[in-house]
Amino acid sequence: MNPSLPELTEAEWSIIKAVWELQPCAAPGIQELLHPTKGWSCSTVRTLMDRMVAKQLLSAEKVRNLTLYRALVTRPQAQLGELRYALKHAFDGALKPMVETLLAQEKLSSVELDELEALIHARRQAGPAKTLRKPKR
Amino acid sequence: MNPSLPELTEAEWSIIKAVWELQPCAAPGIQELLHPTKGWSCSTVRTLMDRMVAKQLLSAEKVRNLTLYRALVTRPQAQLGELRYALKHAFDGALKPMVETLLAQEKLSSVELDELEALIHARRQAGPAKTLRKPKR
DNA sequence: TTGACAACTCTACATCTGTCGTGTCATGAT
DNA sequence: ATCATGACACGACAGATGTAGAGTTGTCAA
Repeated sequence: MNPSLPELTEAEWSIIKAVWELQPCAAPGIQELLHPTKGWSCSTVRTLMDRMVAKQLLSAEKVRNLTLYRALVTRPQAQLGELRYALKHAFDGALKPMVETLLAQEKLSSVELDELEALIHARRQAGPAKTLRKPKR
Repeated sequence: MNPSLPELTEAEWSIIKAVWELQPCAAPGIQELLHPTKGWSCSTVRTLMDRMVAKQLLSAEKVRNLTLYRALVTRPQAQLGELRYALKHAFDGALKPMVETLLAQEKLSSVELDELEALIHARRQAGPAKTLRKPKR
């Protein structure tokens, strides 16, 4: 019930983003979609995808002569997994320094600052988070 | 010019955090410091550290029968590197969704929300739009 | 001088990642 | 029935990562 948040490699990120876009889809479709940017061969794409099935990042279903893949993790789950990794290792779990670093280093328009502020207000409205999840690893 | 931010593995994070704490320091000191949490042998620690020297994450200087190591990347550099990785792969470079995800999922006290808000205000003060912060005065 | 001991070097090895190539198999057109 | 073709399975291989044992060497004390 507590789906341990995934951790994706660079290549896996490329694949899963394509899958989110096309799913349910077969490997050749993904290969075509990624070819311009990645230049991966069919074999490469398939190997990556099959390994992702083994890792439970994707599901595979055989239909006639095709294998249809679907994402088993949602985009928010994957995103959160990535963030948690950074939060845990780079910031020892402390959120504030993380945001601080972002604000200090990234170029932000004042519009973006407004947006962030609005997010905080909205968050305050929503009350304290009740999502209690303990990180697995 | 972007001083190519580093990207650390999990083990490397452990090492470099210890180095930041003890530097300049020799391998045995790091091993001792990390032993309680990691349980790594001397060999393991040394191998990791030497690989990090090869990657220019640490420097090594021989002094008598000791090898003194120092970090070649600062904590903020490493932190930013980690954040950029997440930002680039998980959020396609868009900061707002990243913060949004954080706010939505992490447990935040209202005190923390205040702090974040303060950070934004401070950021706004620090310079409009994309002014790269340069210590004024 | 010698030897204990700590520190260091070398090598090893399993797994994971990135990247294919080659051989096989089913399906639809001859 | 035959065969081209696209889709798939299998295996391979180099480089990165995690982990460590075994041998070598330099230093200080006896």
